[in-house]
Amino acid sequence: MLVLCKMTVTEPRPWTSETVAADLERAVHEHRLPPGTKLGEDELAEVYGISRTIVRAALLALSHRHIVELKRNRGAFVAQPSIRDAREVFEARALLEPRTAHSAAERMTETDLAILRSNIEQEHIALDSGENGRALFLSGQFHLEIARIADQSTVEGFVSELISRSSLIIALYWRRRAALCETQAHHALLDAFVAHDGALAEQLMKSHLLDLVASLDLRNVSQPPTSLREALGS
Amino acid sequence: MLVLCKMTVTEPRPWTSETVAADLERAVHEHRLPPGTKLGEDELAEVYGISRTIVRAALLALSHRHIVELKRNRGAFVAQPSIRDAREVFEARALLEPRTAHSAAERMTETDLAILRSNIEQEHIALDSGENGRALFLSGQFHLEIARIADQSTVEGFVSELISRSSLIIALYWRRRAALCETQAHHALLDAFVAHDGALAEQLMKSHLLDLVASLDLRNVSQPPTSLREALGS
DNA sequence: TGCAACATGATTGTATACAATATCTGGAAC
DNA sequence: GTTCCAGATATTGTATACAATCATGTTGCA
Repeated sequence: MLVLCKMTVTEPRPWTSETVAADLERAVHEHRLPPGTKLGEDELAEVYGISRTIVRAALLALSHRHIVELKRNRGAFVAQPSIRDAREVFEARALLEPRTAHSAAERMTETDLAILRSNIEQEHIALDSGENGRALFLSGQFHLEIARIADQSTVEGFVSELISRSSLIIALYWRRRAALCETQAHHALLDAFVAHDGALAEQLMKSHLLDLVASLDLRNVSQPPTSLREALGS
Repeated sequence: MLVLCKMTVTEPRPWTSETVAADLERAVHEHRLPPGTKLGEDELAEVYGISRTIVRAALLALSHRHIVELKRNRGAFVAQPSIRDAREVFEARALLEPRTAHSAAERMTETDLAILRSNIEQEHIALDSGENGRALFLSGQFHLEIARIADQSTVEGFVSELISRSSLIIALYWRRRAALCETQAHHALLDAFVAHDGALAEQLMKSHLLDLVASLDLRNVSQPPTSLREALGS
């Protein structure tokens, strides 16, 4: 049985259900764990060097965020959002994020702007070096950072879940195989933030989300789930 | 040790973490379990006739919905939303529910209308017989039903959590001790639904939520938590 | 009497053992 | 060759045992 994946597991650090869940969620977000991947409890327990108890708690948490799907007596699998799910997720984002961007623009500080700039820069670097998974993750972090700056932790939690689910949706339904050309949209948003122009930021975010949905192919049926072995095997 | 509470536990039915969580959430929603109540694992395990394993899974699920707060090595407590939390929850509802009501009005069928009418009627009955907790629960169900009718399960999940948290907020910060005079608002919404008037429903929902916030006293400090025993005993 | 240190008890955190269920393999019958 | 069934194997579901941590109450000392 091969090593699962190149997670951030290095030395035996004190894993908790929260850190394990965060680690798995990041792996999903970066497309290192594709939709449909079986997440065996024993396998994960061995990878992290802990007992199944913690693993189960982590998987339970991820299932509540619709990142993994638990099938009774069958196990945990990385979720495979349906086309309907995909539409719902982006409709929910359209309800939350534009107004969040509006608030964020008004509350934006220099520190916040520096964080966003750094994020965009790192995303560029990742794209240039072909680390598409990392670029996608950073793109999500950009949106999440905006929710954080808006200083509404409740909405931030929802947006966080929606962003992770979006990553799964992109894995399944992304049409353009080329580079993620979202960086322009993020640049435009950044300009609006610099100007503290809430209305503009709101409008830009709305357009940005519409563009994202437009770049998906929500007519096809999903591709068959890849097996853990062939996806990660070397 | 006396019988814990008059929950829906009658015969030894096969409790799962989901049903236990739902049972507890309902008890919280109906104010049978006030904010701050300690939810001991052994105690709950004995009440439901199961082991702590299931109880822990249920408490974990509820903590993800911010219904209970887990304090490490201290135990689980019914959450006590801060004033800031209260504002955030209703701001999030203001983002989601008006548009949801709009969609619901357009999709509303006769069956849906019947369900909503029945809900209002039952709420009246509960109020008349002094079952305030049950009335509050039904009031929340009215809002949840609207999200369901809008046919957006993702948003419905968010709204469901927000409604439960609202119940906690009401328990802590409700100003008017008299009857919950929300039934007028619900009646008005129903009329808009009958007319399939999405714009009106959206506006009514917005006002309704504003009224709710206005009926809260978000300056006070919270009341001291009551014990599990005295709250539910007999 | 007041306070602090300590011992005791209770509760949660984690691991593991066992039971229940599903999946897989192999063979026999058609 | 295909299909169906049965045993074997693997994985998840649940309970329980033990360890770690916290709350409590007592005792000793100032």
